[in-house]
Amino acid sequence: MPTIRDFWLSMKSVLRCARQIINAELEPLNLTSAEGDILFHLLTDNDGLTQEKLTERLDVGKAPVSRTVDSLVGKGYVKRVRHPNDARAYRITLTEKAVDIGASIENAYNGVYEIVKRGIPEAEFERLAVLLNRVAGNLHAAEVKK
Amino acid sequence: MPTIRDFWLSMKSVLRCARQIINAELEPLNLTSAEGDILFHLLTDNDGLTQEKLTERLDVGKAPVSRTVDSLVGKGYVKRVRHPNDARAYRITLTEKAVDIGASIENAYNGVYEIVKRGIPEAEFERLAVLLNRVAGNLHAAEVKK
DNA sequence: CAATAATAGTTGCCTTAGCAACTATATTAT
DNA sequence: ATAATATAGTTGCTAAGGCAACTATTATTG
Repeated sequence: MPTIRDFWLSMKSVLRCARQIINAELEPLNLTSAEGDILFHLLTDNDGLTQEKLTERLDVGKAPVSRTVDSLVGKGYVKRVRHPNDARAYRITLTEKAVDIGASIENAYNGVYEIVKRGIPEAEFERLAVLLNRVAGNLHAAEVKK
Repeated sequence: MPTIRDFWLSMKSVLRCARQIINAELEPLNLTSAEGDILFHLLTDNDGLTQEKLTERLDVGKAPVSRTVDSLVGKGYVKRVRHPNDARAYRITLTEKAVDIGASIENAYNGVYEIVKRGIPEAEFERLAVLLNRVAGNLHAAEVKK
């Protein structure tokens, strides 16, 4: 029977290691993992996401999204354009420079995913994802109720 | 089939929510979650752990452990005593004050664990823990090899 | 035994992220 | 239409953790 300590250890370890691997892969591109996360999302959804949408999909608050987008703009990977139908919002879109390195970024993330799944049968992994989602839901419900 | 994005979302969400719940429970005791993590470990292993051991068990670097222990010493929850057999190391032990609130701390962590497992049959949860451990191992191996 | 290497901690600097307070625009209700 | 409220973002402050460089003790090895 797993203890809570073991459970946390695994959880923390997974996220930390994954981030370190991503950081190492992106370093030559002068990108951090937080920046990579955003680019990775924009690469599939590249008709332009608002920062609001990014906070949803990345499960990160709007403050860090704002700052990371700042940094990406500074590095020339992303453009902030006012949303045509809502003057409060921006549309964040990739620049040429970002599209050019798109494949490297996707490789980095997909590579980590391969490592994660290594040696785990498809069906088992699917089960894992479902259970994790359940756990996330449990905690979210508890937090809100509180 | 789960995408890497969904998988990360769940993972991040679990850790974030859990930490927020712990923070909320510990706030009345004037403790942060990082401090709580250490106290929780000392409560079961309370013949005194070195900071080195704490870094292992918490999966956190020695720098943050050093600073968090500092802070716990400052708040009077923990004592740093030189290790009798090794003048480099400390033994970190709980004070009376910490023992007094021990039950509250354990309740906080066990409560979160209850929430995590809610609605998941024992055997399933055990499976989840095993798989997570496997994933952690995969990533760790990949990181070291690199 | 002296020199080198390993271990335990500390400190400075940086990244990531949360919260709260703020601005500016949109929406809703009276 | 005006007032109240909600939404999109920004900024300041703080918590948490990583990395690298440092000190001070062991351990190892020639």
